[in-house]
Formats: sequence, structure tokens, C-alpha cells
Amino acid sequence: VPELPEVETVRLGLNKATCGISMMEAEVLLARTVAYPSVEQFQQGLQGTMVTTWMRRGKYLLAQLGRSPHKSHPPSKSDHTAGWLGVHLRMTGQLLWLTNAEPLSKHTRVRLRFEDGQELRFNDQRTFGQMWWVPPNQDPAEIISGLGRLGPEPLSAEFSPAYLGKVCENRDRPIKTALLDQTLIAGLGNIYVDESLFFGGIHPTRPCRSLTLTEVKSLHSGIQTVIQKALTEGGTTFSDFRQVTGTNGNYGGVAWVYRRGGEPCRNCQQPIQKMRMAGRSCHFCPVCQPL
DNA sequence: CTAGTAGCCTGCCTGC
DNA sequence: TGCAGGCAGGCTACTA
Repeated sequence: VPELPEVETVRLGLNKATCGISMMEAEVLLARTVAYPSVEQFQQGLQGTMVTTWMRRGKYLLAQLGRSPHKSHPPSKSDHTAGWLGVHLRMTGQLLWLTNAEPLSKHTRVRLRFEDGQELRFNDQRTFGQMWWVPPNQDPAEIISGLGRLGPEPLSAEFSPAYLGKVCENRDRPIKTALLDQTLIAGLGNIYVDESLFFGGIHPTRPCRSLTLTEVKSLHSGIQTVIQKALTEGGTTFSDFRQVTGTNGNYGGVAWVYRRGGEPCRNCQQPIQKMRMAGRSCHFCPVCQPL
């Protein structure tokens, strides 16, 4: 399940592989993967463009597009940008950069064909993943639902202990569901929330407003530690996602609590507990994360 | 405004 | 052996 560190790793790979190469054709094998505009407009909008740079916001990938010089469009001063390509991998989406022809997977949803037989292929088993083409001179945040409502990036200056404290003020909801709320913090998913709460020593069901200043600081530190560590390991800490080259990382890290229900805590040997919260699995150590 | 939940979807696993 | 049901979870839409 790609979360912020995995999406960032994909972004770095895409920046290395895909920039400055002309896109000849966009082929859509599953129509609902294209969230905006229509499939036809998506194909026409992408054809003849090239990626200037890939950016990331939360779990969204954004490719800034330029007009490919190869194409028959006459260059004009107002037309040197060609909009944006937005991608969200959701649960099972994978972006693969292919330099040689490869047989289609049964999960191939979109093929972006570049010059010299190169291809950016979007595979997605569970079909939750989405792509957007944002026309020139339009704000991606207004086209891509969710993007405009994201909270701060967890490693940004804006995400300070004071900000997290403010978020927790006057809220009764469990801290775990607040951390999953992308409008409060961008990029955390179920895995990194469970791990962050463990690192911070905070029980997942604790009401936000019950956290003391000390606990807020501890949780803030836990979030940044977990995300930073996963980033430096290329996002392969807990998940089996694949980088754009198809390699699946080094499995360098080990989860402390995620999917370890019943197993001994790596810190205190007590069994990790598993419960359900807001329709999601939730793992924690009852000793290291007391109520 | 906030917060909780159904639903989307496929593959894997368990149990009858 | 076959099949039903549970589970996995990011996000939106809906409800209270």
C-alpha cells in the first residue's frame, strides 16, 4: 500500500526516467481509471506532451507537462505549457517505466507510450487508482478532488508540534482517525499511522484533546521519525511495492506493530493487540502505548 | 461544523 | 472440490 514514502520513491524514479521524452500516445484500457476529463480528452490532452518534472503532494503525483517540440503544434508564447498529469496509486497502483516491449498484465489499466518504444505503464489490481489530465492554465487543486484539501506535509515546517497541538484541541475523535485524515496531515496511511503512534507511545483510541503537550511532542517526533526513516530506505520499509524500474526494494525495515497482532512487542515482549477502528485494522502495544 | 460508515474493487485465505 | 464470507484500505459520498 503506497503511502507518502513509497509515492516519493516513485516520484524520484519517474523524474530520473521520464522527463523530456515525447509522449506519442495515451492508451486507456480501463475507462474508470481516468477520473478527469473524458477518456478521449485525456488521450488528446496527453498526446504530444512531455514531462517537465514530477512533483508530489500527500499521496498524489503531479507531472508538469510541456509541449513536445517533435509534434506538429506550432510553438507559441502562450502554449509552452501543456497542463498536468495527476496520478493517485490508491491501494494497488503501480507505475512501471518500460524501455522494452513487455506483455500486458491482466491488471494493466493505462499505457503512456513514449518515443523509441518506451512506456509508462499503470498496473492496478484493484482498480481504485486514478489519473487526471489537468488542462493548461487550470489549477490542479481545483480539478483533482482531494488535492486542494490536503493538510501540511509531515516533514514540512508547517507541520510543527504547535500545529499538531492545534489539531488535537477541541477534538473528541480518536487520535488514530485524526492522523488518517488527509485534511489534517497529508500522506499518512494505516501502516505509518500505527507505527507513528507506537513510536510516540500513544494509544490509538485516545481522544485527541486528551493528549498532553508532552504527548503531542512525542507523537510529532514519532511521525517524523517513521516517515524520515521510510524515505531514506526508499519506501520499502513495510510494503512490497515496486519502484518504477520494477525492482522491489530491499525490505530493509521491520514493522514494530503493523500486522503483528499476537506477536511479542519488540520493545517489551507483551503481545501486540489488534482491533478495528473506523473500518480499519489497528495494531498497538498495550504496555508501550498505555491508555 | 464534526465524525462515523457504506461502498467501490480483486485476490487471498479460512471454514463449511 | 467448491463456494461463501472475511479481510486488506484510500478516498468519496452520505448520514446523523
